[in-house]
Amino acid sequence: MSSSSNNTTTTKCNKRKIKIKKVEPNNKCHVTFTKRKLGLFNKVTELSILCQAETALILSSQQGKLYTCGYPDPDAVIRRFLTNGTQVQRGRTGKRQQQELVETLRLEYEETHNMLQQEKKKLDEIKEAQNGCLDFPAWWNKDIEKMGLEELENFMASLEILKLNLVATAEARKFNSSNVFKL
Amino acid sequence: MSSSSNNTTTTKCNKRKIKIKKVEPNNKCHVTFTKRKLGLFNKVTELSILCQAETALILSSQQGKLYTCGYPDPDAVIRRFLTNGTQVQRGRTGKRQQQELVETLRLEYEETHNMLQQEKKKLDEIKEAQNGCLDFPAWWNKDIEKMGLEELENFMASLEILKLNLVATAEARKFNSSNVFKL
DNA sequence: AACTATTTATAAGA
DNA sequence: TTCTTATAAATAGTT
Repeated sequence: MSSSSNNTTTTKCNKRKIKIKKVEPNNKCHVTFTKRKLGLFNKVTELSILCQAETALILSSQQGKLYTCGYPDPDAVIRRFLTNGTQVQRGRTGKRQQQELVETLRLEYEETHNMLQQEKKKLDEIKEAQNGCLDFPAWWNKDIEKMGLEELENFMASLEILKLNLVATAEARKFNSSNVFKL
Repeated sequence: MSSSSNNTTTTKCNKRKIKIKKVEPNNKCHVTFTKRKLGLFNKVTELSILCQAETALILSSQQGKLYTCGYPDPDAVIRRFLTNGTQVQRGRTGKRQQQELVETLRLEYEETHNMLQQEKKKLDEIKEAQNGCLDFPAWWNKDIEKMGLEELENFMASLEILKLNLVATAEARKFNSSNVFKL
């Protein structure tokens, strides 16, 4: 391991080791790659066997590491591909497909962005509703419908206490005391 | 359409046409191949873009017809595979720019997606806090501190009405009526 | 690595 | 072939 200037600085001699994580931001991506690679390998092999097709799949990871699979013989398929490469039907490879792909990505991004805006809006609304306590939030109406009787009674008892506390708080404003009721 | 001896026999002149199906036993397999081929192409491309991996997939159908796909350049991956890890040659202009574009989009999308997840999480937390009405959400404590006296009194009046409504709701459970108080 | 809630793929039928 | 749909499989997020 050559300690580069990345983030793992072992440095000098007996300094404390301040290095635990390596590629954390990238880790998620790597996990995804691993999972999907396995999934793809399975699918490719399934197709071979189900349809008597010959297959070859080559993957190069972000780090440039090569993985391959295929059935029954990926090398044979690759050789055939190299031999009569002109007659090959290409899927999703040409510029046109790539453009479509880019467009898809773009749309996805846009959609996600819009959803993000909506979520933020909702969040703000809720926060606002909580601040403006005088306008009672509509939620309790619905929640009450769902409560059982016992639950309701408990809730009402809690409310009673809440009210008492409110009174106490109001009084405290005047007398600067702090008598607070608890369950 | 050359009427071969396969199974479509138009035959003579005015005989009834007794031919509808073509390659039924094999057809299913072919349909499967077609569907799965498309599915694989999509998955392969997805993996490429999601994980910045380079991919190449070659399929040879039962009939020996070749199909290939990959991103951004299957041939390059195959070349690398053949030379077992030497540097990939990729001098084509334009592709590089497009790759950068895709990369930018991908990063943006990812970032936005992450933010979206965070917002959703926050929202869920708040909603959850609202559902658990029996555990009084901590927010009102703080909000009460900020209220003016008059505000507090209004709030308490509101609470009184809320309580009445709760009672009414509870009663309604027993008598199926719906008397609800309003401000 | 294991779990699960969701999303996605796909086989069968129209 | 394309569309639909019920079911099966993949997988993202989480633990």
